[in-house]
Amino acid sequence: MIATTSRRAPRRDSAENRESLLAAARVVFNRDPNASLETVAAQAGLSRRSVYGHFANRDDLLLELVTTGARRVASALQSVSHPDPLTRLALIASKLWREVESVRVIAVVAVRGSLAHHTADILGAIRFHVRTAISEGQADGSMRRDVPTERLARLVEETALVVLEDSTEHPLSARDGDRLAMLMTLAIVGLGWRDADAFIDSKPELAWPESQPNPGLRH
Amino acid sequence: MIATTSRRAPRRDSAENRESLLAAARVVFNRDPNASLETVAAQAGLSRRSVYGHFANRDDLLLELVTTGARRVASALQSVSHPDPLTRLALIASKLWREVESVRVIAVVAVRGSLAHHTADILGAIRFHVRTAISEGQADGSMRRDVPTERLARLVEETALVVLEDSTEHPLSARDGDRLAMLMTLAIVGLGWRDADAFIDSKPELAWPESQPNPGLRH
DNA sequence: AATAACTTGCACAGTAACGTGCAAGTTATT
DNA sequence: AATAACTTGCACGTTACTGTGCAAGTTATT
Repeated sequence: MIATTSRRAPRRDSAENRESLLAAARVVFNRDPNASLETVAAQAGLSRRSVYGHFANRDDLLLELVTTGARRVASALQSVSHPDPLTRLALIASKLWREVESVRVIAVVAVRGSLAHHTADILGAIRFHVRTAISEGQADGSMRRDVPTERLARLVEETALVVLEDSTEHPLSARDGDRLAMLMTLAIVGLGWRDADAFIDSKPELAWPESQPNPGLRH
Repeated sequence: MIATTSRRAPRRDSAENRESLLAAARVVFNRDPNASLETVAAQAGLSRRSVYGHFANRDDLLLELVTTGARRVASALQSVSHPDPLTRLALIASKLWREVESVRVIAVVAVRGSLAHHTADILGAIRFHVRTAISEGQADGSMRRDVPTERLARLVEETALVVLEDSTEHPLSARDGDRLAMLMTLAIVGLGWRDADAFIDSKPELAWPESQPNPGLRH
């Protein structure tokens, strides 16, 4: 609780416990989005009762978790910029993967569940970003024109989630996941697979970071 | 209930009511998979109590619904056969769309929810069918080789669901949905969009039925 | 018309959560 | 060391369902 009219400052560990609860929720809800607060509290090493000392209710906790996560993703993706729409879209896909990878399940819930509306608000700018890229790509002929922009944009978004979901059940190295996210995005917007692979390999911006300092990678 | 040791035959309307309940469940659960039995019974024009006269419990009802649906789909898709793996895959996508279109939400639940294992059993043969087509396609060079067969197969399956989900929120004519399902499938397995469109248009098997008897179709 | 086969409404027990009030404890801060 | 700021355990009320027993209906079948 925030003490508004008292003489003494709030205890430091209160804020820490609050963070513990959020961290615990991130872990637990990422395993099972319907887990009870009992489970979350246990993971945080606290009692269920004390959850209510930090959050009004379950929804409030989830809301905060999703909000901060979505903001983090939004600001990360917002920074992507590149003159070529195809590259830009691939960069967005790649960065999305890297940001969300460790919170896949919650991300899916945030976008699909009852907070979808709220999440959509936060991600609104990104959505616009994606739509702009697709629209430009359709205009310059680098992306498919046989599906309307809006629908294509949604399919691109959903496909990103599919890669996330599949990789949850069938793990993938971060690097492979990153590439798969780009490949599937390019596939949906219309590139043939050879073109997509060549495209990614031709753009240094799309290369996996590790390989720069260490070019002689085995396997 | 089935009377095993009685003198008189079961009333005819019992079977009818059972069907009503299944039909109601199909409608209601397709709107909200978590709807209560109260809602289902109301839709069927019966009382909640009488549901238990036909089904042991909620799960039992859902199980029967999903089982018969999955069997229907399985037998429909099983009949698809074509020497060319790409055409075969497109045909499967198309037929899947047509079979599932009106039961999209339940289909998604059946595949993703707690009955996933059970559904997977029924659809096992289809899954194998899809994997075979993809494997052949990869071998003959018509499908992408940069993603392992198993993963590509799952992505194809998931993509089919994405089209179903998107069309639930943003309706599509049956014809457009059918084509979109094929296009997205072909995209995932590696075709560029122009190739995919040309491919579909070049194969009479993949044409929309209506246009055959009535070639002069406006708009 | 008799009656078995169904349906219904109601009451009740069960479940698995959520959210709260309170008294007693613990701990960081001053 | 005093004390406000937290945490805890427990009891309790609430919600929204599922599933059952039973007595009193209604209806298809014979």
